[in-house]
Amino acid sequence: MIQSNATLLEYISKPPFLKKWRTITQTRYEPSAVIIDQQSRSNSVYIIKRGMTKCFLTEDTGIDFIQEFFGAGELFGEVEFFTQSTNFCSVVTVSETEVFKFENNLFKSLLDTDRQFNFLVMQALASKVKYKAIRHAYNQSHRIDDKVLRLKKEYPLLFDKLLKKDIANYLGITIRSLNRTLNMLDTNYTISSS
Amino acid sequence: MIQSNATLLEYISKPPFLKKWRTITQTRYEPSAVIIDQQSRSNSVYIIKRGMTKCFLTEDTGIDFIQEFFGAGELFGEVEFFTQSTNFCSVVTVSETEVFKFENNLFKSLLDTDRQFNFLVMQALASKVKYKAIRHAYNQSHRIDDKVLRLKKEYPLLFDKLLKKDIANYLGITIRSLNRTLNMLDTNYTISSS
DNA sequence: TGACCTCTCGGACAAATGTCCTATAGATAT
DNA sequence: ATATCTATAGGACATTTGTCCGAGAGGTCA
Repeated sequence: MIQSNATLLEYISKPPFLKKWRTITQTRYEPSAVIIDQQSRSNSVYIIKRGMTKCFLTEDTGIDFIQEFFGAGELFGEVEFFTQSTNFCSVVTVSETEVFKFENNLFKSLLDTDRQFNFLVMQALASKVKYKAIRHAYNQSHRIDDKVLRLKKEYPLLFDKLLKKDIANYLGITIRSLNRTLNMLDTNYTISSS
Repeated sequence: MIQSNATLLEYISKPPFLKKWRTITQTRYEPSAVIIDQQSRSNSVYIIKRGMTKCFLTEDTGIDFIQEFFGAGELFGEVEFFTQSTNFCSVVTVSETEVFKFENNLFKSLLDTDRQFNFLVMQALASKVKYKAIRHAYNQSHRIDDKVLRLKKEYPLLFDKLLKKDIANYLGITIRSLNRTLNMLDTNYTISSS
């Protein structure tokens, strides 16, 4: 749900790295700011310093599907860098967010010269593949009740912080279905605990 | 649907690479052979030389969800290597398959010493992230008809080569729904073309 | 041959999910 | 104050999808 990467963030925040690469830009965004926009082209790779963003893909049907929410340490824009393609999803801030911004050439030279950074990026990519595989399998083989229930258990606070629309878009369902399920879960809980 | 990676396969098959690393094992598997098994631990990374495998994840519900079919050049087992975890999915041959097998330590030293190999692996990971993101978004926001129709258009031959069960597991639907949809598509086609 | 698999196919029904609509509350602008 | 916009909420209905069956075709083994 909220992906983060403490190891990567710590590494690039520490003196040896940060001192050596003074040219790394840090940028701050207000809530609802568009950092990268689907269909346009970015020429930078980002790592979140603090805050939260949502990463989503707009379908031809007009529906947004939220891939992940990104928290501290998450890397993004790297897929476009490696595949040398235009952005295939959008990244928009949910709360106020600060990022490290690596221009493509800088990112490339970091990968080539800093072996540990190189490995941390590989690990970040691998964990995304794993996370996505597990989530897709789960989503395809469980009903909405299961999905909502699991989300409520794992991130109880999230339902207060996010719009219903975002939660529905993350789960790949309609708001109507989300509401119906939430009602049902409440009813069941009341009955079984009374 | 069928993921492949010609660039990677070509690189590791060429003389400079293959001569230098004579210790790379090549193994051949019969159809339906289990190369890596969910829940157990593998200590190798693989690249497919020829043939086809399916990569799937078995859910707690007992349902298999097929992540991808792997063709020539596809890399697998690398996610477990980077995340240092047990296998999170199974890879089973569909047809007779031959693979290059890199023991973990060898793979690690290849990443460290061969810059081009290192970059090709990164690209392979990035393209998996991208592919998975697009597929999940599509699956969540389209109905079964759309999914089946697209699959038939993109891989018309596949319906003859694979079991119905595998196709259903790839699409995340039941065989019954798949059959119903295929019938409907046939009927529509006959009506509209007569 | 007969028993036993596995794969395929589709009817009948039930359950899950989406679509369409109306209503309310709060925020904002004119 | 009024209009307007957005988010929330849920009723009524239609559609989509899954579940549960039984049946047939072909393969294998004793």
